[in-house]
Amino acid sequence: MASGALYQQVKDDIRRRIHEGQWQPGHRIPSEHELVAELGLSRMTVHRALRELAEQGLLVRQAGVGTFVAEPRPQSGLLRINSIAAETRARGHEYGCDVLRLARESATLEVASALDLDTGDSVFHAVCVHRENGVPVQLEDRYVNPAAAPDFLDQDFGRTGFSEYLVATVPLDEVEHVVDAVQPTAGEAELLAVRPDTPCLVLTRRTWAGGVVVTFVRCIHPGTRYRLGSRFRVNGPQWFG
Amino acid sequence: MASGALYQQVKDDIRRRIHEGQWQPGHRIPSEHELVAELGLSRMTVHRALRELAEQGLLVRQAGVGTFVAEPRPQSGLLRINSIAAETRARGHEYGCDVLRLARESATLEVASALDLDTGDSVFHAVCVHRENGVPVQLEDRYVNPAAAPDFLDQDFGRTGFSEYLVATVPLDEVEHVVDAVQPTAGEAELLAVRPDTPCLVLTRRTWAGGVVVTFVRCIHPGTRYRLGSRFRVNGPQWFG
DNA sequence: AAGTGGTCTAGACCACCGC
DNA sequence: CGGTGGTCTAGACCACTTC
Repeated sequence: MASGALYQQVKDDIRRRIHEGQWQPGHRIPSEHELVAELGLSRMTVHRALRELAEQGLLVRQAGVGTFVAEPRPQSGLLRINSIAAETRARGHEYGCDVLRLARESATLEVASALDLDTGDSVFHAVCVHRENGVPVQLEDRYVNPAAAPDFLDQDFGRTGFSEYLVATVPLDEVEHVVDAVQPTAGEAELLAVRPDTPCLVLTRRTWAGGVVVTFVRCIHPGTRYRLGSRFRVNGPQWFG
Repeated sequence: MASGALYQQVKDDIRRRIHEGQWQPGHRIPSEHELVAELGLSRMTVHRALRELAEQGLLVRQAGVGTFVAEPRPQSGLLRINSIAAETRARGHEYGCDVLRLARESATLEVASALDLDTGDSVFHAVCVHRENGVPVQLEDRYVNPAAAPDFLDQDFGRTGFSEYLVATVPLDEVEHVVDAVQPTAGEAELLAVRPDTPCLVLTRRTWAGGVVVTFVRCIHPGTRYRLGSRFRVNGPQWFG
């Protein structure tokens, strides 16, 4: 399949089964012994695959008991890709989304550069306003690499967002986040229904899958209605200076 | 020594040698074969230790060449605690810091709550403006838990920042970041030498060590002169959404 | 007692690099 | 060519949980 390494293939295989829903969160997956028999590999190889998936948090292992698919973890904001729809509903509020644009375009220099394509290449462009109880909380301006999600334009984005579709469809490898504080343009201020001098938080994200840029999205939030957060464990010894 | 696992002991040993400066960045460390002979372990065990340290970024390995101590890594923004002084100097610019306050105070409700103390408890309060080539780039307003860093007030913060001191002194376990976009107060705008309508990025951070909150700090950056970024690998594709 | 994961060993083959 | 790291195997012992 992918990379020659056998443990890597085992990891990919297990990830795929979980991603496809064949193994749900909480499900107990076969033991190392069973996987050894099933796959015809040595136990060290299978063990390494499972250990690394557990380190990543995809699996939970307990000696003497078994290996289980982990529950989705509560992480927020800067370290994951949030579903603004789910967040809104989790607060018990009404979620709304106005799709303002959904079309194929030719990549400008900026977009081509961000998606690692050539100027003029065909890209998908999607714009929408997310609302919480009717109040705009995010203006999302997204470009999608057609090679990564060819059916993007054919989706019904009435209830599910652009992000949710991509996350569910493309197995992401890597994420880049950049955060800025800006004043909205006149057009942005109007769409967000805020005064033009309202400070806004801009989260710019790029995602990768298999070395290819999947999407490039700029999310503008009124600073007064949104914030980003994260909490994480410190990995290593402080290199931090 | 520490944890029973041999590969863990090897990791700790190598980390220690690097931390003590015995092996400097760029130094080539002994090969797996040599470490096997020196430590009397199997190659798999030594290999695992080296592989994990390389994954963590402490070592750089190249097949056919050797294993080297990594250079301090350029990571930025949301996933680590930055040294604004080091960043500034790395850009070849002059770094400056004006300490505006450094004193013991009684915790207000907000501060006590953030530090998990009681109102009125004694806390350290430190404020400074960071400058790049003389231009203010960050206003830092920090509270420190005396229990975590009792000698904080006695430090000479002429060249080293508050953050650098804490990071070097207290072994951090956990970090919380929250990002907002705000308009600065009149006083903040003056200290940052920006117009009062300049959108600003606020990074609020709390850190923990051994279950105790070490510090609570609010860093205000003019949005026009600063941004935060991070790039990270995705753990489990499935959960997002 | 049987099954689980955690670790460790002593070999092995390979691709790659530098000489 | 010899040295390096990357991987893999087929065993092994252990601590632990569950029955």
